[in-house]
Amino acid sequence: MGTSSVEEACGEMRKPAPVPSPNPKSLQRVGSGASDVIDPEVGVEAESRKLPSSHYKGVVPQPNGRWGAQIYEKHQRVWLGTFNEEAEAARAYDVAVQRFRGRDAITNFKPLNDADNADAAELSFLGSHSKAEIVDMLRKHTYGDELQKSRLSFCLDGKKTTPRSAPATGLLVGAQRQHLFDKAVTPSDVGKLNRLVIPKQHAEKHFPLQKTGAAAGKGVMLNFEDAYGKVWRFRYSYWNSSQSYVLTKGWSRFVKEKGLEAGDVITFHRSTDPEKQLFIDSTARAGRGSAAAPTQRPPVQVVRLFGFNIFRNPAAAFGGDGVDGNAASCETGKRNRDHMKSMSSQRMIKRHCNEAL
DNA sequence: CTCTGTGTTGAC
DNA sequence: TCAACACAGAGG
Repeated sequence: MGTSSVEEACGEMRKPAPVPSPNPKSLQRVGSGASDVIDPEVGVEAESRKLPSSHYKGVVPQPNGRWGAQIYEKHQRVWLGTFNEEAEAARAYDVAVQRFRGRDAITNFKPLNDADNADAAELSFLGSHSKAEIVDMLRKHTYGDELQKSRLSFCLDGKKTTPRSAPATGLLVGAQRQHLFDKAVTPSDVGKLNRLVIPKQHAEKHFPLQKTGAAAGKGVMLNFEDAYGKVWRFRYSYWNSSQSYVLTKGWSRFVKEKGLEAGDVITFHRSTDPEKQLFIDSTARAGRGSAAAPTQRPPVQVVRLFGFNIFRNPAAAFGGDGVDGNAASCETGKRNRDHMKSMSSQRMIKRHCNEAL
């Protein structure tokens, strides 16, 4: 167990992501109607009705404390949905803006970089879906799941056709994940104990932790990336009192943000590349219509590639004009609630999948 | 009833 | 293009 995978896995996390600051832009208080001031000191809506403005681009406050995301195109607003977390809305905007305006678009967080395997895969994913489809996924909070599914497809396909054919240029095959194990959370896992018990069998197999030594009692901090690319940091340790392996610090936040309930399933993965990055995803228990933890069908076996391969994917794929054809369902002018389903998935990939084959 | 997200305005 | 604000009306 030496050189535990744990150590390696948490040695560093790529995707430090959050680089919010960029748009200080000073919280301006302009706009129509109402005109008054908020105390810049406290920056709070001093119990009055002034909504707190967001520091993120494309994010607007909602009366109930939630956050809306929107992007403009052709003089019209395209609503990207509402979110509990401000940063979540900001990420939705980032996804949209990169799909709508290409990779040079200004984002709230770290933009997708095709030099990064995972990002390249996501860029390809974006490029293979219409704007309307991406918007739909964002609004329904299924973007992360769809992206994950596309990666899974790629992963399986990759195995079939032998994993070679890539290392050469150092691209490709970075998004492959190895499934470690699942756990259906118990009431106590999502309760006030603020901890997730990792079944000993899995803990010792995948997250070996030396019970003796410095890091013994305090455990270690592990970084996990969720389907949306958000990095979660948890303390992982062994509780002698209950002789259990647990994720403690950071866990309650995950439970809250994902809206986890007893019965929901947590899935752990690890990338197969040398980085051995860890991933964590949640799946709502069947029969639950949570918005926070979108459902993801377990019985997905059909390995259907979207019709594109994930290799290098230079810009050009999408970037403003040319592509799209989403018009139909994206206008915000009228009641566009019913439809949004008849999106002819025009795949226009093709052109950027060769070179490696 | 709650609350999304559209209508609309004015600043940039 | 963009966010601020008001509030129709969609959805539970």
